Amino acid sequence: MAAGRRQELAQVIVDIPHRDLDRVFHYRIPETLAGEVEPGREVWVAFHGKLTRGWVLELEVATAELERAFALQPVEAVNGSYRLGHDLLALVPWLARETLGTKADVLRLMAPPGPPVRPAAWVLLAAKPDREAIAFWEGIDPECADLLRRLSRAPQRRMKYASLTGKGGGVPPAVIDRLSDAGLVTVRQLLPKLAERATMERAREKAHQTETIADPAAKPASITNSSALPPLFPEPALTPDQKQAVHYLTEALDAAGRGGDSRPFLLHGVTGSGKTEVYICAIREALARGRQALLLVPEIALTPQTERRLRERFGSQVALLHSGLADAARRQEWQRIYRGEADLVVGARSAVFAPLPRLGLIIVDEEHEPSYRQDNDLKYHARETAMERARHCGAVVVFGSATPALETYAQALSGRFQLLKLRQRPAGGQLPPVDVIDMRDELAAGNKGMLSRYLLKAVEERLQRRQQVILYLNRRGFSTFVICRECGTVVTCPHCSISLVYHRHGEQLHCHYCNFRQDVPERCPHCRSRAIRYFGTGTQRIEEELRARFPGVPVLRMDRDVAAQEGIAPVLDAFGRGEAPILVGTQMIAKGLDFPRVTLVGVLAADASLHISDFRAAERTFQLLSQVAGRAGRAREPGQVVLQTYCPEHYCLQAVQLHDYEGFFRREIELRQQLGYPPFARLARVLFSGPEEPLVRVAADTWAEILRQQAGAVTMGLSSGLAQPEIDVWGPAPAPVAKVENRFRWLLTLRVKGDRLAALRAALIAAEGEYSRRRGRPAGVTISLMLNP
DNA sequence: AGCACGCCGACT
DNA sequence: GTCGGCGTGCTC
Repeated sequence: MAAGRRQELAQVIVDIPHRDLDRVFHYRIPETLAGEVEPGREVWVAFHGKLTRGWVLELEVATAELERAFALQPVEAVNGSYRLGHDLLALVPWLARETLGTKADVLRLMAPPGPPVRPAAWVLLAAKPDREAIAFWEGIDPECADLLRRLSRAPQRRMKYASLTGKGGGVPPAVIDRLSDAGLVTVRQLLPKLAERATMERAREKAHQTETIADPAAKPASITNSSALPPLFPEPALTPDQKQAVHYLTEALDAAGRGGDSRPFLLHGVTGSGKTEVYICAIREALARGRQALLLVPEIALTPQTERRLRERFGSQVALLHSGLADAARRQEWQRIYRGEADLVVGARSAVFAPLPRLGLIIVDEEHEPSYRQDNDLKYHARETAMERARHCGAVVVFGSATPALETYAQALSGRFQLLKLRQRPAGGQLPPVDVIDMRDELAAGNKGMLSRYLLKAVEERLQRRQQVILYLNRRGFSTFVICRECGTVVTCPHCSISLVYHRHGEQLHCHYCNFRQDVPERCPHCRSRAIRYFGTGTQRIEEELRARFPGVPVLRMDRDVAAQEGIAPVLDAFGRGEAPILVGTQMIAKGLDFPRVTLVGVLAADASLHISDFRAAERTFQLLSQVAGRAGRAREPGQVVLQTYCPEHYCLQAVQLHDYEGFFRREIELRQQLGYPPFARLARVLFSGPEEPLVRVAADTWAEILRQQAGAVTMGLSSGLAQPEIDVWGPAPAPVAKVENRFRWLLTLRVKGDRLAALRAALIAAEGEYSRRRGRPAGVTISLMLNP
C-alpha cells in the first residue's frame, strides 16, 4: 500500500437489530485484509469488546475527525464465501425505512440461511525459523522455543489459539504474546473453512465472485444434466393475448439490456388463461439474453407439480427455495445460486433476496396473495421489494394475477404499471357458469341441512356421470362453535379468547390457535343450562349429510384435522386417482389444485368471509371465490360452480358470478374512496401484547395519548409550518384475536389520507422516541409496529 | 442487545 | 456501615 495515503475505513452495520445501533460503525482495514474488505462483505469486528458479525456498507477514506474521535478497531476477519450484490445492498436502507426495522434485520434476511459461521483465533508462524533462532530462544525462553517447534511442524504452520492455550495445549497465553511482540507469530481470526484451505487465499484473485467455502463433506449440487429436458408435451400454441404479452415483455427485456428503465407489468389473466406459459416464454427470453430470472410464488404453490413443470422446461438451471428445505440443503441451494449456477430461482416470499448475480426478470405470481406481506419479524412486502430491487439491477418486473390487489390494479389504470390482459382461455375453454343459491329460501322451504336442494341435485348428476365434485367450506370467521340456547354464551378458549371448534370425533372442543382441547360441557358454564349445542357448520357435518344422502359413495375430507394426522398430499393424491368422487374441505383445497375430472365446485357459506372486520374483507372474498370458481371444468367437460349464501345481492358475489373483476374493482374502489381506506389512504398499526392485560392497556393508552398529542401539535401549527397531513388515531381496541397463547393483544390504528406514508412513519418514530423517554413504562409489553398493514 | 456506571432499600 | 435493585448511557 502506498505510504502516506490516508487509511481506508469500512462502514460496518453490526448484526444487532437495535434502533440505537442502526447506523454505521467505522473499522480500520488491516494490511492482511486489504482488498478483501469491500461493500457487501460479511466481516467480524470487535464491538463493545465482543467479536460480532457485521456487513460492510461502504468504504470511506479516514478523516482526521474520525481518527480523533474514536479508537478505531481493525476488521478482524472477512467471510470470503459471499458478497452481497449492489442491488441487494441498495435495498438495505430502503427496506429498513419501509418496515420500520433496522438495517441489521434486513441484512440478516440477505445473508446465507442458517446460523452464522463464527471465526476462530489462530496462531500463525510468520516465517520458518532456522535452527539458530530456535536455539537462541531455547537459551532465553524454552517455552517459546517449544512453541516455535510445534508450529513449524503443524500443517501450514498454524494452530488454533484455543487448542494451544486450552487443556491439552499447555501453552500460557503470555508465551504467545511474547512471540507475537517479537514478530515471530501473528494471531488472526479466521473463518474455519478458509483456515483449512489457507492456500486457497492466494488462488482467490482469479476467481471473480465464485469463491466458495462449500463443505467438502457435502455432496455437490447434482449437475446431471446441464440443459433443459426435452419437453414431454408439444409446446402449446399461444393465444393472441399471450403472444402480445410475450412480445411486450421481450421488448422490455431488450430495453433493460440497453440500460433502459421499464414500468412494472401487470399480467391480468382470468384463471386458466395461461399466465404460466407467458412466464415461461419471458424467462426463456431473459435467459437467452444472458440474464437470470426469479419467480416468486405463494408458499402453497411450491408443489412438486410446479417443480416438475419448470424442470421440464429449464432442467437443472432451476433452483427451488422451499420453506420445507433443511438448513443444510437451503444453504447449499443458496450457494449454488450465488455461484451463478441457477438461472431460474423459484421460491416464496424470502426468495426475493436470492443472491442472483445477473438478475434480469422478476415475476411475482398471484401478486395479490396476502402471504407476500405478513411475517412474524420484519414486515416487508415481497411485491414492493421486488419492484425496488428490479430498479437497482435493471430487471423487468411482472406481477401476475387473475384478481389483482386493488392497489395494483389502480396503479395499472393510472399508467404507472403497464397492463397486459389475457382474455381467453387457450383452446377455447370457457369459464364455468356460476349459480348463486339463496340459503334463506332453503330454510323457508324447511331444509335445515347445509346443502341446498339445488346443490344436492347437481352433485347427484355428477355422480351419475362419474365425474368429480369439490365442496369447499369457506370457514373464515365462521366455524362450528358451541352456544347456549338459553343465555347465548359461546364456549371460548381460556387462553386465546376465540370460539372453540366442535369436533365430533371424541366429542371435543378444540382451539384452532393454541390447540387447547376440552370435552363438550354438559351444562353451560355460565347459566348451567343443559340447552347447550353445537352450532354452525364443519366439514364433518357436511360429510355426514353427504353419507346420509348418498349411501355407499366414498367421500374424502380435507381440513386441519386430516392435514395434521395424514398430511395433505395423500388425500389429494387419492382424490386425483379417482378413489372418491367427492372431496370436502376448507382453505387448503381452495388454491393451486388442478383436477381435470372435477366438473362441479360447490361453495358453502360463500359470504362467511365477508363479515370479518377488515376493510379488505370483500376483496379477499372476491379473490378467494374467483380462485375456487376457476377450479371447475379445467379440461374438456364443462364445469359448474354453485355458491351458497345468505346475501346473494352483495356486489362481491354478483361479480364472482359474472367473472367480472372490473365490475368488482369499480364498486370496491368507490367504497374505499368514500370510507377513506387504501389506496386513498395509508394505514399503520401498533400492536401491544403481553401476559397482563392492564399493563398492555397502559402501554396502548400511553401511545394513543402521545400520538394524539402529536397530531394536535401539528394541527395547532407548532410543527415546521409545512402543510402537515392530519393523522387519525383509532383505538386502542382489542385486536381481532384478542388473546393468543395467554398474551393479551390491543391494537392502535393510524390513518393518513392520501399517499403520505412518510407522515405516518415520522409519527410512529416520534412516538416511539417519546415513549422510550417516559418513566415508569409497564414491563412485559411487546410493541410491534407495522406500516401499510 | 449487553454491559458498566450510578444513586437508594434491607442485611451479613 | 455494605450488597444490590435496575434506570441510563454507550458501543467505531
